[in-house]
Amino acid sequence: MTINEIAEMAGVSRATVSRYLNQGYVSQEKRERIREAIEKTGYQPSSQAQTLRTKKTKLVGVILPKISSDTVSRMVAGISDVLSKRGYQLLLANTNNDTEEELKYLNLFKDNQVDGILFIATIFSPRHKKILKEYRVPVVILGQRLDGFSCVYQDDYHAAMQITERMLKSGRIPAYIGVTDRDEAAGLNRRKGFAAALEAAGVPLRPELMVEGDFSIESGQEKMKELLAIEPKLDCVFCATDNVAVGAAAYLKEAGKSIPGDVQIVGTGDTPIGRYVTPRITTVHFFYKTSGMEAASMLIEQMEDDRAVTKELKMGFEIMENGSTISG
Amino acid sequence: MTINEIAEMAGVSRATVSRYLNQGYVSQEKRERIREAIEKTGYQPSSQAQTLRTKKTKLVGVILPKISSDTVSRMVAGISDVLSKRGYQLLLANTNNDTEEELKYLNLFKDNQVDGILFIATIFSPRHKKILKEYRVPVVILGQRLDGFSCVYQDDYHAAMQITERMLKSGRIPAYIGVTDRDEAAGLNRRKGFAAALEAAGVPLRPELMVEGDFSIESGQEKMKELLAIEPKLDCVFCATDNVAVGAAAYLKEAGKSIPGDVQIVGTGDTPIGRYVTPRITTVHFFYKTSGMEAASMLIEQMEDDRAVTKELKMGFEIMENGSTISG
DNA sequence: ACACGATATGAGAACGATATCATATTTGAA
DNA sequence: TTCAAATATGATATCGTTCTCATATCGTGT
Repeated sequence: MTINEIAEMAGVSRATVSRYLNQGYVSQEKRERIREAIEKTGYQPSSQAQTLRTKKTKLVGVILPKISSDTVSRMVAGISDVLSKRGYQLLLANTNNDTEEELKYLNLFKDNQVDGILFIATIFSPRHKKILKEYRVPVVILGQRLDGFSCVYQDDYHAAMQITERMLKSGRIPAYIGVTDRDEAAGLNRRKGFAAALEAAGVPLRPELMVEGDFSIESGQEKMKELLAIEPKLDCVFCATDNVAVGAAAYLKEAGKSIPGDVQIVGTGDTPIGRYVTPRITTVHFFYKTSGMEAASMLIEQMEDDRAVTKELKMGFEIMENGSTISG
Repeated sequence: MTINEIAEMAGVSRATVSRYLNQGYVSQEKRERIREAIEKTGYQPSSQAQTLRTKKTKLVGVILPKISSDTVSRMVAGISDVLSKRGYQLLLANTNNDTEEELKYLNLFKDNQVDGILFIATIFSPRHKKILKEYRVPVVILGQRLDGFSCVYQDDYHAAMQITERMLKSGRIPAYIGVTDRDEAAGLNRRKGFAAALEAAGVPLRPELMVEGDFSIESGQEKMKELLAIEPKLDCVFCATDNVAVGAAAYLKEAGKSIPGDVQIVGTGDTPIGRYVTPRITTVHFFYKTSGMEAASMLIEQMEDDRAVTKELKMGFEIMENGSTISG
């Protein structure tokens, strides 16, 4: 089915059918005949031909590090809801946390192909920045802040600070299991928030009790073991993610420590896995799905209004203790 | 940048550039000049124009019920790996478990737009079947079996049967928390497997101890409460998913029961959340990511070879007890 | 020397839509 | 009544590719 066949069936020119489809002037009479023809045939315009002419693909590229992660998939759920409501479709690029893959997709989407990009980022290299600078379609970065770009991110610094403060109410010897500082959001900012809370509380920061792992449960177990070997008397641990916290808790139990009696554990992210270990992990709830929705809305604004200016959106959070909100 | 500009820079016709890009006859000399021009300009062919001409979009539509689910996102990770390796891109449609949304996307993708569909299905209505029958592009169904269609699914029946057998080694009064039979895989087949194991073991099946919930943790808690009210002496429970099992376990603990001392709990799916509750849930490991990869490969075969015949692939499983494999 | 297949090239049509332009016809305000 | 604006329509060009076809050159076996 093409627009030509519809035009013929309805006895009008193809230009009129096009006008019908794009709210131009069409008389009641022809409008009705066209409607009928389309209904009968189930005609759908070829999006490729439309794109070729209009340069609008109605496609949004979503580049992400790992789809099978609770955090990321919640963001994508939010993104998907907003995009589909606004008539956009979602082109998914799963990079498996591989920089080369990220750059590959960033390049692939560069010229044509998509009207805009949502980039769920972890670590920015100079090459990322270079490509992003040259971009012709709007980009919104999700999960990290980057100067000069529209972005939506979590308030990692204050979240880490507040939950650490809370932990220090009864903790005396704090430890820290984090991730690389190259991940500004989850690494650097959380670490700084942790350090700020210690300073404010007048608790000495012992660098040997701050270790770096990755985002996995296994990493939490392993690093907890290291920490406990260094300082058997530590009595509270901040973990950069809930996964890590679950791993750390698992090791402590194994080592015969009671939680939170002997050692307090706090996490970040409020992921489902943290919600059903016993005792329940004290954590920070981030609004991942909402941030996905916000980022998508922001992108749509930029795609549809070329005067739209870049924006930064820092999302709030909630401290969760034993399953309920303590503070915002 | 268009093919015309490249042609001009290289001093050849646009047909020659096209041949260069599609491995036709081009002399060494011109080949070199074209390569240079492309390199200098960073030219990338417009995929829309290509599609318009060739009718190949190199796009695969993936329709799924809920991206923020461990099971589904693992399948998508597998799908994504295979597709991107073979030069396809992934158009994601998240239906939020809404039949109308499923049908909407099934219709949207019908005519043009994608070269093939991967449909991660839960419940088939007659309308689904009607649309699928009329499909012109290849479809592979993931997670369910459907007569006459290519599909990849788990061996839910035997998985449920074997894990139930295991549970009955020490269990005497079994209960069952499942999901609707309209979900053939997770509902009907697991229920039948459970029933078959009871029959084989000569344990009477008490219909009042078989209840139906949904896939959530909350549902597990609630249904466990109901069951315990009906039969306080029940000593083992089969749960159709790990989420449900975690919920059931949480309620039992609350009710002062010890696991597995007083009541054994088994789940299905080996999801991360089941791996870190204490005691660890006995469950069935399904190869979700692998099944996504298999489904994607199957679809590619069907898209690229029109003589390809429909196939069914039933995936194996492993029983996991305390974190290690017991049987296959 | 000839013929034939392989190699090499470009002109022009086609894919299915929208945009531009020219041209009627109908309104409605002065 | 008149004339400009609003409404209505179709012919034709165009988007950036690939495909078909016509044509030319080259190598090689007879």
